[in-house]
Amino acid sequence: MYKKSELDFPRPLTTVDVVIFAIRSDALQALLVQRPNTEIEPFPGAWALPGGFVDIAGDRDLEACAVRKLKDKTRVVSPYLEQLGSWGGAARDPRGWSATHAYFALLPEHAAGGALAADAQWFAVEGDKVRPKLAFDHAVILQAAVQRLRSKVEYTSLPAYLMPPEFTLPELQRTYEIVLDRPLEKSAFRTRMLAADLIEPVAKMRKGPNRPAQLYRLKKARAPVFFARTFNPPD
Amino acid sequence: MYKKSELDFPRPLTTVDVVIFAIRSDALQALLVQRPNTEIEPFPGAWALPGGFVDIAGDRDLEACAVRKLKDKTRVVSPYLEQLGSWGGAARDPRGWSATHAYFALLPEHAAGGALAADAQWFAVEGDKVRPKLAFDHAVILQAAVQRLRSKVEYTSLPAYLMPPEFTLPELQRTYEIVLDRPLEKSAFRTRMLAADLIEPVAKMRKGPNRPAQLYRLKKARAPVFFARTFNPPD
DNA sequence: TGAATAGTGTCTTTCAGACAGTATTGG
DNA sequence: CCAATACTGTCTGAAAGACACTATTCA
Repeated sequence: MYKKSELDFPRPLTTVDVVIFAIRSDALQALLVQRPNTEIEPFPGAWALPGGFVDIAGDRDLEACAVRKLKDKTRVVSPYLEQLGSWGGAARDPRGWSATHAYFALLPEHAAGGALAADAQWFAVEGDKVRPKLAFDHAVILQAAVQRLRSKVEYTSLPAYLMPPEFTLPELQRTYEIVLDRPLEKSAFRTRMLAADLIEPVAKMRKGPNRPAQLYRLKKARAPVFFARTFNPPD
Repeated sequence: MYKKSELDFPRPLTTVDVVIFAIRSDALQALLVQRPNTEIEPFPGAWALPGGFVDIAGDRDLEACAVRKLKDKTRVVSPYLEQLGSWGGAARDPRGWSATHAYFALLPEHAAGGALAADAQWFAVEGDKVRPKLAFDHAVILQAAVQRLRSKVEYTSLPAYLMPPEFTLPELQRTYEIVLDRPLEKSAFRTRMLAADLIEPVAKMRKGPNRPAQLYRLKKARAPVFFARTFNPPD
């Protein structure tokens, strides 16, 4: 095979971390896990992104590893999952040179209420941060994830993946507004969404104390749609 | 320190690869290197992206590693450099489970003509491929880089980084057209570029066998500009 | 009937698309 | 003068912004 000496040099630690988003309580939230409170681990007791070492025996590839970590914490099997980037260097982990492959996932509202792992908890995203101080460079990674999500929401249909299987147009618009943190025009929003050929009406209405709203669902196996313009570009 | 046994498990091989683009001979080209022709290396003699193992003693972080590899092959020190993503899995390298952190760089035309390393050579990008068969999964990475470049060119000022220090608007437009592989409207192009507050005129003209053109330069330390609409969205 | 929210229509603005027309050089 | 390319202006159409208006439910 290959000469052993060629490969016999120190390798970085390799991890995968996942930023998991959902809309809960009318706000954008992210799932964090608390690190074990033992001195043999760095950042004992601190909150961190769900993630950990790649298992080269068990994980076929990076994405499979991300899916595994997502499922460990949320029981959710196949939400929207996108690679975010990687962060690596000598200083980010006290145990040595390390590199993490970061992903971000969008959970539909109903899935985010399921059985969480004992050490996991949802936190509201405020601005592009979260209240607790995060371990490692996870605050930077979370910030990048929020910015990526916000910027893609400007011109894609990503928020559709944060919705339950059936939803109304006003509910979808509300989700856009929560993520973007600014109001959108109802009329332009409806026109764009219906023109995008992304959703289809189901033969049901959402009842309430007012005029019922048409229910829609995602057209099946639909990749995210890209719009030619952003929404109401601020300034 | 930390318990050794905690960290004493097999780690993936970790590499950094760089997709280096430039406009040469009126075409989009990418720099490739030929792998050594020895049997102790995988893919002997095949063309590959410039890159290699992270040196945890010498590289401060992933980006520094990418800069080093770029400089090794091109002598260029600080072009536009952006992270592209990471690819990792059990099957991509015959030497074992490996993960690469991929970057892409844009070289201005004049820098791309400089002294290359002996094993390096430019290849035209045709569609989203390159003529020779590439080692590892580098064809996939190159394809992702071309797609990312094309899609960002639709709504950003990235091609400005492919230009020499001084250039005319028709030259900039030609660069957009080469990357996008479709013609753009002169009038709309000029309006948008001048409105973007990205470039400024210098007190010189480009002479030719016809009407001279105003020379411009990038406004200093200008981050890429995002436009609210894409160019002439095809269909 | 009124409150509340769903959904539509209409006018304006902005900007790309198309393309004609003018400007300025060398030969 | 002509060829060639730089640059500007004008008309049109598509889609967003603003916002008024209608529709449909429950209480």
